[in-house]
Amino acid sequence: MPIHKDPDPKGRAWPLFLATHSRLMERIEDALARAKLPPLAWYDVLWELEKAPDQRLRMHQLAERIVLSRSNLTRLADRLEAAGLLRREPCPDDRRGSFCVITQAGLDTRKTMWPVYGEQIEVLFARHLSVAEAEMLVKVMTRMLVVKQE
Amino acid sequence: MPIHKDPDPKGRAWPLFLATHSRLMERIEDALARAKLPPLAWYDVLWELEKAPDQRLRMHQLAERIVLSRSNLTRLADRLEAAGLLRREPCPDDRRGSFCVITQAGLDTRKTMWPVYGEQIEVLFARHLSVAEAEMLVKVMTRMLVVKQE
DNA sequence: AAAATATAGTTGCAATTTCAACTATTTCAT
DNA sequence: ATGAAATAGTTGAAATTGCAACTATATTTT
Repeated sequence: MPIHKDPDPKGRAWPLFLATHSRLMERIEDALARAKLPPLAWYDVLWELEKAPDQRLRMHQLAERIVLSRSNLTRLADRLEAAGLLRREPCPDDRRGSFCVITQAGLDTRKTMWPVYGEQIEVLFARHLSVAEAEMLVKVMTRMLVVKQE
Repeated sequence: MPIHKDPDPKGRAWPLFLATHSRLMERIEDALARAKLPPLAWYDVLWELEKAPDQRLRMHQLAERIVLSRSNLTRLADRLEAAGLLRREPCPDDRRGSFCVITQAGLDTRKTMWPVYGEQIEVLFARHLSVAEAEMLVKVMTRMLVVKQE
């Protein structure tokens, strides 16, 4: 059985990368919505806070970890705070800034979201990867993330 | 030189995938904006139309190719049309529908955007892939895209 | 051939995102 | 120490997105 080599795998990889991302996100958001759960962005915030030392992060740390503009994060945090999933606390060292601290309700919500989210990751993504492929993906994407602007 | 295997490459791959996508999109949009060019979504639409037979597509075909909700696409097309980059034409076979047809200005704009966009793809993405890695990426992502809902 | 159902695309409205401007500190360079 | 520049975070206003409802036409069922 002859193998037909793709004449330009690099040229095809990028559009596929974009399409895959859109499609997977669409499905994940849909699964969360069907389960009456908050959107993925909320999960990201909650999870970063839960992992963080003292379960708290400054706004800018959070913004950089979840790759979100500052103003965007301010309002995302507003919504999470309004829902009681986090609270803001003044920062003693720097009176300009504040911490976001995850609340018990936030921990609970994150835990409730995980089975739904995790199942989608498995079905849509992980299932299609061998361990070797996953390792290669990690290597490749790590390289891409390291690139400095300009 | 000992190799330290990642204990859980699959678990790391997904968050990295999300982060890589955000970061790369951010950089690309930024590069386009700095060059006073339209956003990436416009490029996608123009390129799909340019490639299409007769340089035209029905709204639903376009929506499915660029992975965008219908209503979202209606308004994206409105903007492109307002900018003179495409025009709508009634569909003779189906009086509910219409075609989007790319205009000469649309072809020109797509061509102007490409060097900027293409350079970012190279610098941020393609440069970090060997041919073998690109081939693997294509294989893996193709699998993921084939998954049927439910 | 009528009624029921499905598909194409648009639109109102509310939610979210973006951009630029703004306040309040903090840090740096004289 | 003082003024200039940088950083933290928020906010108003405009642009974009998403959801649900809606119009119009096509297709299927009886």
